[in-house]
Amino acid sequence: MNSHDTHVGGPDLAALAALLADGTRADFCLALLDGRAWTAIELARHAGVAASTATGHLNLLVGGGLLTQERQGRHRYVRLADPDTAELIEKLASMAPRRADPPRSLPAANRDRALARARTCYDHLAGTLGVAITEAMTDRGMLDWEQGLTLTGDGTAWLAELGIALPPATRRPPVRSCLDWTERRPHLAGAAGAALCRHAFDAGWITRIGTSRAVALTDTGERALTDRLGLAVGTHTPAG
Amino acid sequence: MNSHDTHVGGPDLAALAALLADGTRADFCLALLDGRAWTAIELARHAGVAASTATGHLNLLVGGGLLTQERQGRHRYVRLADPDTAELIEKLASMAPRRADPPRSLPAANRDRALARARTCYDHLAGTLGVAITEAMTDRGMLDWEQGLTLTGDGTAWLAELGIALPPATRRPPVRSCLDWTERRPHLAGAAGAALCRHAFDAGWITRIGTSRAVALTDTGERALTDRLGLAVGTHTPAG
DNA sequence: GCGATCCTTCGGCCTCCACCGAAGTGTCCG
DNA sequence: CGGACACTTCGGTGGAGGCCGAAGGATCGC
Repeated sequence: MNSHDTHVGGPDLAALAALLADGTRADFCLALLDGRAWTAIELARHAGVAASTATGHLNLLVGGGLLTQERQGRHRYVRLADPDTAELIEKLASMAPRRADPPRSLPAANRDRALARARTCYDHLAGTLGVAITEAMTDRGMLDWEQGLTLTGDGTAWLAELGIALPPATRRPPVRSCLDWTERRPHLAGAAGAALCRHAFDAGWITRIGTSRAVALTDTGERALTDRLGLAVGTHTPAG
Repeated sequence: MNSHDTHVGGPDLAALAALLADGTRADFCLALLDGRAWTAIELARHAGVAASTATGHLNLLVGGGLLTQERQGRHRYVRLADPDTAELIEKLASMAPRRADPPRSLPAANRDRALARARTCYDHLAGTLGVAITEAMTDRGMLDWEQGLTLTGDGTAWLAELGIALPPATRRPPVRSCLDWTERRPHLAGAAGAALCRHAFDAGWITRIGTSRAVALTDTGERALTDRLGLAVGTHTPAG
């Protein structure tokens, strides 16, 4: 026996980490980081495992509180349990080593380029677009990074103009910085980031590309961002 | 084969999580969360494993970038690699399930009570004391939680009075909230939290209890906190 | 009702890895 | 120089857990 039981009542860090220490479960969580609900079979195919294997993993993840599920007919929908969980996975992803070298196919490369350009990160925007919006907001004095990330009066006003009212001080911070693992630069997350992303979908600024977590900036969106943020977005001619 | 290699170049979340998915390695990291350097044998005894086992674990943790080491004669000192790593472990600890029921010994209970009262959490103060200081600072308008945690002008001035100058905006936020896993309430972390903790040691407000991460509030410290924060600290008569 | 589809349970296989003790190296101290 | 101590390497053991396919529900659409 080793003396793990000396620390009874303390956090069982290993149990939580073990949930994410398997390649397949980690794949599931990274996929779910797009904030949407997936069915068991979608995840299984995505990770390349048998359905029975996926069932086992989902039971563990749901049991461990990382995912929540919802049954609809013969489908089992799962999603990340809450923003806190998404934050944990983001943090792990930002600190984790990269995978081995990329001897990749052309379609895969295209898919990845779309993903790097603009995508959802749980409930907010990431990728080049997410970073660009964040930096434009900073340049216009809507965000302040001096004393931790804060939303200025101008920022609150700008959001209000869009019809976005922030919820009153909950446990969740209104603005939070999230490290982008393709750009390696922070972008806007938290309640305000989520609200802004929701608005971007609702107003038709962005749309999903197929069923992936990648999003495309529409012409409407491009115009809106130019008008409202002075953002010159080169999304149609990727500079990479 | 499963298709983990479809995501070449993406973060290898599982590899990082696997480092923390073992009970012994998790024990090591939680112990190192006191911010100090431990020798291999101290950690081995703490976790109740053989020295050879500890060597293997430390190789993995150092190799994975979670710990840094320093050789001094026949000793191998290890510590957490950086504040980012400490933050990751804190986050995991705050979300992890508690261990099974506590059928504990009296000395262990005393040790835990001292730990709950006041301790270091990597480089800042936690426990009842850490939370109390944070709340007193909030009450006096030095901290603002409205738009994420920020240090107000009053807060900056108060720190300056103590001779604490914050480093100019680095990547590390000056103030950050850290969730306490005994109190379940946030306390002050980040650069300011670290500086305040350092000052508390230097000025003799607190001292280490033996070799643990628990600290005791000195009479000097109690007076200083009463004078400067209006804090009525009941540390000598624990109310629990 | 009848297939098709989604999911689950079960049994068996197989790999991975945490553990220890024994033996060896390097360092400190008397 | 010799003993004590900190650490490392190595081989062997045992348990945990990830994987699959086959078989059995449950649900949908026709």
